[in-house]
This record gives sequence, structure tokens and C-alpha cells, in this order.
Amino acid sequence: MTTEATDAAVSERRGEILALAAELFAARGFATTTVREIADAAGILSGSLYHHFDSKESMVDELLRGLLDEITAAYRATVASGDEPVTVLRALVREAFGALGSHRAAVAVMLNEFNVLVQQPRFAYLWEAAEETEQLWVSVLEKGVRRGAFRSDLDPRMTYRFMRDAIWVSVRWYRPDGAIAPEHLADQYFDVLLGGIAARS
Amino acid sequence: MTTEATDAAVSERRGEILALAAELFAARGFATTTVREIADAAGILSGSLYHHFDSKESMVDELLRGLLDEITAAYRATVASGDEPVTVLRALVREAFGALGSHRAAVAVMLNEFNVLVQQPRFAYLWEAAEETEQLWVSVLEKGVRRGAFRSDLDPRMTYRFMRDAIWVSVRWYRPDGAIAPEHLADQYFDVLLGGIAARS
DNA sequence: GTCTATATTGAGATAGAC
DNA sequence: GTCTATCTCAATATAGAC
Repeated sequence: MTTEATDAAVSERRGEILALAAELFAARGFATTTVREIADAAGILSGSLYHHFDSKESMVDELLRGLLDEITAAYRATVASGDEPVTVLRALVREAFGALGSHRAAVAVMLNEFNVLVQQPRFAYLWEAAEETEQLWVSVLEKGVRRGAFRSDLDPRMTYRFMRDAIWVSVRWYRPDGAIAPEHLADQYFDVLLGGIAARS
Repeated sequence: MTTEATDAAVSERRGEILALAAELFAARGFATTTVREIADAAGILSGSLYHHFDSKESMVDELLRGLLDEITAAYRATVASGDEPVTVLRALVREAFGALGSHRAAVAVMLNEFNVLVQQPRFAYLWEAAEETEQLWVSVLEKGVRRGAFRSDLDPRMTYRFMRDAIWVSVRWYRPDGAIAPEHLADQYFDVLLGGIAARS
């Protein structure tokens, strides 16, 4: 009990600082955010940060691992359900948008910094996670094509990339505290994606 | 003649260096690219760069202004044509993808660095250009809704953002020297956007 | 867990010779 | 137009007191 309470308190402080760092990384970019800015936001001096984290890099590492662990678990479970492709795809889209609501800053950091970070050996796991996600989504699209739910001329890999990018990049303008709920946005996107923007004749 | 030839030679060298810098900014990020890396790529020492450019910032400034000047001029002309909304929208999509072919690195830099750069007063013009572009595209979408070419429940601003993001972010995986020509990619995107991915019943 | 104080490095940028 | 040499500063990170 005592140990748990202590651990929880430690984790809580870490979590607070990490959340503040995430907001700064998202707003100002990882490279241009200084540890002094993070410390300022936390109300401490920069040296004190190193009691909680090894380095600035380990902060973004922890942030991205947390996001990936959660979202890949959700994707795996959804695809494993074995439901109809359209149903599964809608659920995947909702999960992706759900992350915008629950982990907005982390998603922004992933979107903005992926290409630069992934070049470092330390962040090679970002590639692995991206590959697994692509395989999961593509398998659903392929199944949908085979079953006649999606157009037969659909390119599953290209369509996946199109969807992934279109969804995640909306983190740049979407505000989860605004009028549009993540699920609503997800359904609107999915609606356009399935039926297109053209008027029905 | 002599003056022109000299100016051309100067501009050529500037252009070469700027193109190299653009590739580095696109691949490694603006903040993490060093002036020494740019100089290495150009085969000179870092101090020599300052004969051509005031600063690293002025390099990215020149790069982005060049892209914006060209693409906004194209958008203006296309919208001013007054053709049918579907026709104009297709042309806009082709122009956006065309920039991926002709200015790939600059587009990548714009996509990746916009949010950070725009916070500096020096780069406030990025906002103005983005605003004008949004107005142009949205006007086409609104006209299309009024004329019954697009769904009546379409949200023009949201749809514009969706399209813009989906198109530009493809610069992250699209290789203009590969199998897919920009116009082909543009038409595929436009096709999906108009008609959706669902099979026709 | 935070502060004081500081080590260390690497970055952007400059001056003047060639 | 490039090089040599160097300045200056800001950033990450550390050591030890409290």
C-alpha cells in the first residue's frame, strides 16, 4: 500500500510533466522546444527535470510509446473481431479519431516528428508499429474488396495511406473541446470516404 | 547582357544551394538541419554560405515564398476561369498534386514546418497565403453545393481542409520518379473523393 | 523533489585573407 | 565565391547542497 502510493505519486508527477512537455512539443516542435521551457511550464528549474527523465529524448520516447501501445492494442482487437469489413473499417476510423480526443498532443507529435525521429536507431520501433498498423488496415480493405463491399479497382495500400494521413493530420485544426465530438468527426469522414462528396443522382 | 549573364550565374548558384537546402530541410527537418550540413552538400564550408544567404531562416523563407507565389497564382487563375465547380475542383486538385512533382521538397517543408514557422512574425505571410487559398477552394465547393453538383449536407470548410491535408501529406510517401505520375495520382484521389470507396449498388 | 551553480558542446554567424 | 579562423550564445546535461 505504502509503496503503491509512493509509486503512484512519482508516476503522477512524471505524468504531469510529460503532459506539459507533450503540449509544448506539439505546439512548438520537438527540436525547438527547450528543456527550460518544459521546466518553466512545470514551475521548476531545468536541472530538476533530470530527476524525472534522463533526457529530452526519453520524454518524447515515453510519450510516443504510450500512444502506440494503446492504439495498436485497439486496432488488433478490432480487426480480430472478424466482423464485416465496413463495420471493422468504421470502428478503426473511430479509434483513430478517438486518439485525437484522448491523446491530442501525442498524436500531433507523432504526426509532426515521425519522419525525423524514425531516422534514429533509438526510434526504429516507430517503423515497426507503423508497419503493423498498415498490415491490419490493409487486410480489412482487401477483405472488403474481395467481398464486394468496396470498389474492385481500389488500391488497398494507397487507400490506407490516404485514410491514415487524412485522419491524423486533422489534429492540426481539430479542437476536442470545441463543438465537434471525435465520434461525430469520425462518422463524417467515414461517410465522405464511403460515399464521396458528389450528389447522388 | 553582361550584367544579365552575371546575375544569372549568381542566381544559378543560389538556386543550386537552395535546392540542396530544401532537400535537407525536407528529409531531416528545418530545425535539425545545420548550416554545416547544407554547406557540405554544396561542397563548400559553412562560412561561405553567408555570401549567398543572410541566414538559415532566409533560406527557408525564400523557398516557401517561391512555392506560394507559384501555386497561389495557379489557384487564382483556375478559379477565375468560371468553369463548372466539378471541373474547377479537379483542376485545383491537379495543381496541388502538380506541386508535388515540381516542388516536392518545398511542399514537404511547408507541410512539416508551417505550424512552427507561422508563429514567428517574419513568417506571418504564410497565414495570409493559407487564408486566401482556403477562400478560393471553399468558394468552389460552395458554388458546387448551390448548383447541386455536391451533396447538400457538405461542409465546405471541413471538406477543404480534408482535401488539402490528404493531398499535401501524400508528399511523405509519394515519389515523383516512381511509377505513378502526379496527374494519375490526382485523378485517383479526385475519383475517390467524388464517388467514395464503396462499391456501386 | 527541487535548487544552485556550472560543465560542455554544438549551433549560427562574422571578419578578413585569398 | 570560397576559405581560415573565430566569436558568441544558447542548449543539454551534471554534481552536489538543501
